[in-house]
Amino acid sequence: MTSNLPKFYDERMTRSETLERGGGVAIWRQIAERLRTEISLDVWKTDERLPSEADLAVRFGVNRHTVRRAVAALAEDGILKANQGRGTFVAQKPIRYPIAARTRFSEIVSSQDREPGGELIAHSIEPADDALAARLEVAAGTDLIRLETVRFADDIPIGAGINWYPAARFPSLVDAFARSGSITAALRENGLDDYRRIQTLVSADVAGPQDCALLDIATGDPILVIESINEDLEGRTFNVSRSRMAAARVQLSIDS
Amino acid sequence: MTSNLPKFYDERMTRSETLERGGGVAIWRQIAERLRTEISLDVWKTDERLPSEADLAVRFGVNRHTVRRAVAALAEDGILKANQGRGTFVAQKPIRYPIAARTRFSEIVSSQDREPGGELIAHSIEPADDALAARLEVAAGTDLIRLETVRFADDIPIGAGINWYPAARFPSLVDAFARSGSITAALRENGLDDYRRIQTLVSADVAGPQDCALLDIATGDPILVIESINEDLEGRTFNVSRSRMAAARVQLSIDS
DNA sequence: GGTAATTTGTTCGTATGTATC
DNA sequence: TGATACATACGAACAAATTAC
Repeated sequence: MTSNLPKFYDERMTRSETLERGGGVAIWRQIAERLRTEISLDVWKTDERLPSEADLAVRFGVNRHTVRRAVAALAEDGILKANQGRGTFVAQKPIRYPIAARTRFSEIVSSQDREPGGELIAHSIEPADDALAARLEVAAGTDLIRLETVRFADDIPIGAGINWYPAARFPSLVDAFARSGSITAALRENGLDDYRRIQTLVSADVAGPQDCALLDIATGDPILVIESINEDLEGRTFNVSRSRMAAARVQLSIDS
Repeated sequence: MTSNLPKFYDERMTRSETLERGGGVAIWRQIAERLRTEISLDVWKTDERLPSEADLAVRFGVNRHTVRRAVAALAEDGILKANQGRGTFVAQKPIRYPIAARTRFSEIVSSQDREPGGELIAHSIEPADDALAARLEVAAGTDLIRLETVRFADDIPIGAGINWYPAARFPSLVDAFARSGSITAALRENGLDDYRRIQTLVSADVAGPQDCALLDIATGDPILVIESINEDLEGRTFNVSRSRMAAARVQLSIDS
């Protein structure tokens, strides 16, 4: 196989194709992850044809059945599109997601010529526990709106999140979000025209069953875990949120 | 079993403890990842005792052996420490890693009372390809120093990275880094006293064999992939780096 | 100090899933 | 397709260390 990678990426990708057995991750899944990463790094570009299963089997040093299972998993995720007779092709590039004081999901997605969307998964009123109360600067036990959402770009789920807001301040928030699918719009309906993200914590995880169901990905896929705190222009914290984003579909960027 | 989780996390954590079978990721690994995430989110604090293996087995609906396998994996990573008769304790928390204009590995680690270190893995001179040349604002083909490093906190590997620098500008960079183990110190020896990180890209991946070897983690563990661009005080870009950090050992934070 | 309860550590056996050939 | 080797997961029982009373 001749590599058509830019050297920049080539080095790290081709260094070693060894796969680990007995590490708790099936071989077919390791191969799927490797291909997924290469696709998200543009090693295989959109609409480019992947090598044949036989070639991939040689590359990874495994049985062809094992490669077939990996490819099937990625095809099921919509990452690969199988066109009968022509081959297997790559689907979609990740969204660039800038983290800044003014981070708005809808605006970010729109600016990249994709259609933003949001779906209400669940909502409830719950009393603030100590951790949440401290972050939101309210008394423990204060009623909070708990809003669980999934956000989309072109109907592809990007991230699932839980948002907490002081209930007293945003009486019609849930309704407004359910109608508009936009947090920004829902907050505006509740009298909050502008706000700032003051802190963001980022970690990584691998997908569990809940992530799979909400984000339409597979168990073991990498996930970006993002916790953010937002405050209004008077400096009062009004929101804490935690979201889990499919790493293959977003690329965080931080300018400083 | 009465839960001793703060409610904040309890809700989200206990909503569905269902683990997926046959998805290519062993159940013990799924449990290990879930515990790892909880620990990094401070659900379990340093030196706090985890619920007994029997209780965790009930919580996850699995056999105690399966929990033991998960705990063993985390213990091997130095995250948990199990004592016969006493219980299992949280040994090491992730480093909080603020992303800002002035981000220095050594300073971040030192400020958290851990000992920073760096090891030179490989180095070479290579011509800039188009992607690198554009980022570094040099002509394609310009000689670059390619510096591969692993960085430590208390001798625990935190991240492995590749750094590119214009070769002409930093004649003794490799030498200086090999001696000091600090990029900041090596740059200072080459006449660059101060610099700013202007952009950071963040994604997630799962560990491959190379990550396992360099970072002493297991295949399938979550990885934070971080690409950063640094410029000097005159606004000239002088460095591009890509590093892969063990997600269990760092928690990125961005203030805006 | 003595004893019971708790908790991790170990060893059987059995059934199922994964990967190769 | 079937045979084989190995990893995964469960169940029961018991040993060893620690803690609580």
